[in-house]
Amino acid sequence: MKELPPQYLPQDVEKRIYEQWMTAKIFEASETHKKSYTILMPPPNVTGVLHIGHALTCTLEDVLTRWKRMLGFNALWLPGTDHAGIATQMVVERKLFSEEKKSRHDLGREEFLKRVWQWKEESQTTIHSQIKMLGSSVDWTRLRFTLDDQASRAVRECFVRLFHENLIYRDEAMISWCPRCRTALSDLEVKFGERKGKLWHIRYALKGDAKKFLVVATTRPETLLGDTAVAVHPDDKRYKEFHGKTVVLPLMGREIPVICDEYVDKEFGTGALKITPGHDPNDYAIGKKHKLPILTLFDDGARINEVGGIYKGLSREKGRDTIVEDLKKAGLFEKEQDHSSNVGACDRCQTVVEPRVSRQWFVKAEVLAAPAIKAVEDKRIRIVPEEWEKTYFNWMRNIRPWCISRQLWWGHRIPVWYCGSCSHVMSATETPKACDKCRGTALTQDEDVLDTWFSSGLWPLSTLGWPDETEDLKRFYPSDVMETGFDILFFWVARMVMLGMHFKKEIPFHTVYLHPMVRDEFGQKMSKTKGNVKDPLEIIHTKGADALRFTLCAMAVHGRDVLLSDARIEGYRNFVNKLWNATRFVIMHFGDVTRSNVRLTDPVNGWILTRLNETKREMNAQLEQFRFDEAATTLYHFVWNDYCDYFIEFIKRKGEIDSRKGLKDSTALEVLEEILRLAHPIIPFVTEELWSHLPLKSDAKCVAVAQYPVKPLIGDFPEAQAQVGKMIEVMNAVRRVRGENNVANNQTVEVRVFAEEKVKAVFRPLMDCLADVTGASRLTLLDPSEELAFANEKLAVVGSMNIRVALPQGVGGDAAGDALRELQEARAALKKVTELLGRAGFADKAPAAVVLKEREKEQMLRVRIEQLEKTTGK
RNA sequence: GGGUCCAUAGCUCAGUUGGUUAGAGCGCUACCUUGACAUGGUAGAGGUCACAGGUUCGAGCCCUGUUGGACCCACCA
Repeated sequence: MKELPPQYLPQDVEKRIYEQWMTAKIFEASETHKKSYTILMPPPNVTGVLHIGHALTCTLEDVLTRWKRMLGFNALWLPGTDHAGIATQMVVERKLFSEEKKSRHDLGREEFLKRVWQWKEESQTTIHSQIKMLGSSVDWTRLRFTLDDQASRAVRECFVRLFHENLIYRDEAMISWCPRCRTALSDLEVKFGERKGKLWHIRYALKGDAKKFLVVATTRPETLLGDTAVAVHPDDKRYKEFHGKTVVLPLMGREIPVICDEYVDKEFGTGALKITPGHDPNDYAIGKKHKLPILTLFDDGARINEVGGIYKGLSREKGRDTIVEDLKKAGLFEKEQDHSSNVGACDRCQTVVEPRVSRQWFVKAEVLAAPAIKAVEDKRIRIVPEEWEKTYFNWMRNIRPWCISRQLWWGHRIPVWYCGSCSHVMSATETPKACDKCRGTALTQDEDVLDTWFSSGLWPLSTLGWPDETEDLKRFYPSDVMETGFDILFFWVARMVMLGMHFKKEIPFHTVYLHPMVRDEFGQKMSKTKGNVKDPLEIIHTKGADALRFTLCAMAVHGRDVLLSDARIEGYRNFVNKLWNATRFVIMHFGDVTRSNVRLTDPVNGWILTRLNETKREMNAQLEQFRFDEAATTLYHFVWNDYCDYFIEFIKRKGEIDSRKGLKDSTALEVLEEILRLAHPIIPFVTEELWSHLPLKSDAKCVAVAQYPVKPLIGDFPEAQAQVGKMIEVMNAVRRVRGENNVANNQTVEVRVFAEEKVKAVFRPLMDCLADVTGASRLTLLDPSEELAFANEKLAVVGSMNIRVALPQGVGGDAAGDALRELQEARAALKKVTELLGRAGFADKAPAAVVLKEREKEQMLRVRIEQLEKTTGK
């Protein structure tokens, strides 16, 4: 047997172990005779490296996968990456600019895309190695990418079908435009935030009477260049005389009508609203209603175009300043007020978005939403934690058209062609040779690409081979659990449900488990600018992947953020080390035990086996409910408190260890083996390494494919459990007395246990052990009637028995005083219980068990008080 | 404006359907180089469960309100 070092050194172990698993091909979901269990990894973006949130996802999904694999499922955890349209294009553009001072247009579409593919390869390699470092048991043979051939085929198929079902359409509409990314965005990609600004009051003179004007209040004076009306509330008395009149647009001289619309809030600003249908969603609606002209004032980069006359070429910001100045000069400026309002910004680059009318492709999401809502209502899809269902419904029921076209280069090209001769629009999975209508061959493909979430939304289908009816699709669709963060519930989960329901007529997964966000120890969101990011790799390097994984599990509480602190990780690193050393100890003494030999005559054995069974039951139930935190805690307590602190300490006593070794008692070993199995899904590396040193290993070479403990090893032994439970209580009581009186460990005491015969019988088989663990030179079992003679010794009360401890000469204090104090306390407690029991209705309304307990308590207190009165004489 | 969630020990958090003395980790104090482990052991201190009412024999848990926080959704100039 190889000697284990006294400390677990993860660096020496992890890489080797992962390679072992790969060589043994245990991650491949190839055991098709078994029932399958499927998790599709939410594909990380190929924008760079993984962060701690990915580590959480990987850990939780790996725990589930490993657990189910050990339970005998054909477990598939399918890995992949996401091309992440805007995000990746942005990263590469930025890199290109900083390194070569070039824009993507300098390179051209083809060359630029080549660079992005290069970046993707590098980034993907990094990501894969990080996934491995975490110990993820993914099936690498099924690796996928949202822009690979299979995914592209699925995307085109999906688009074409929706197009022909009229669920995808092209329309001119008001959309959010990012002037930096120069693309349209969906509603979800715009994040609103309070921004400080001003409310400018501007005079719009009445046509024909320059002395009369309407004062308009606006937060965006620069858009006045595109105004096509001014609106007032029809009931607003102040503006009655303007109804039906025309005003002159300041600086431009254009004449625009004053219209009445109830949308206008009389209380806000001046009650007069300038209407810019081209650059404000509300104004657009009013403009449509009143059939106003729609002027587009800004170009793709949000610079003022020819509509703005002399202001052409100015940016939005510069335009605003210039226009305010000019208004002041022209005497058309009334005043300005501080005012903050909600402004939308690009989710990716934080640039303020420009609402803009443009021609884009949309999905009729409200049609797709209906079956997706129903699936969750019917609980065919279960969302965990359940609270998120409300959020899901709320969004789904108010869903709006989904803008899917992006004016980018990196992504799935929209499979739509326009005929140069007859303007026919057609959509097809393969590039058409000629126009369906006029047979003309001058076809041009749509320049735009699809929203990255369009392909992600197909992930459950495309990864398994759809649109082909592949074996994998039959076998693994729907998947079991979709494990991801709640921040992409709408972006991703909702879309997968919609598309899955539409194309497969079946749910894409049975359960959605939404994990919490990872924050720093103060609850702050991690961000590079704040400098509080925790790099998972650094943690793995310094403390080991298992410590990180255990921490993430232990903190994955439902409905709260994960607050990650170094102290916590260190604590769990210590736990891993504890397990390591417990194994060392067991191997050191029982390493040559090769046959199962559990002596059930020893209550300590029965006790630990019973506790083990409880632990198994709890952990399986907790994992079933995605309570990773509870499963981790259950394991932690069993290993540290029960197995190490008590079991090993009990058998470590002089004599006992030799006797066990002599008898080749296998209990310690067998319980340890079960511990390694139980722990493996959470801390795979250390358990696999330790497993290889065990002499027994009944059923598998790798713990990764050993059976997960479900059934009792031998059985439950309630009697032994009760015996040892009592012994632990006595032990703790004596230790407390020793501790409180500062009795050194090497000093012995005398312990007397006063109890009824029934209780005494419980202790007889444990006398030696109890004497040892309490540090007693003499341990005696006595009748309660004999206690009076020892009234001057220290007392501890445990359940229905009293324990007296005779301290060594020269230590300890005033036993009589203690007794008096206890008497007073007992009297007070008795009063309370009697009161409770006396209260009318208590016995009728309270459960019988509670009443019984209270009665018992009362009785015990009475007896105790009587004893104390005797000993103290009061 | 609508919605969701949270407030428990110095810190970060558990506490399942109301039921003995409200728990854990870290931190803190004292003692222990005990032959698996000082990344260890033993003991200890520390809580008006945010506040105010209510329901109940009984409330950290249920109800109402207040205060303080977090987040999501929403086009109010």
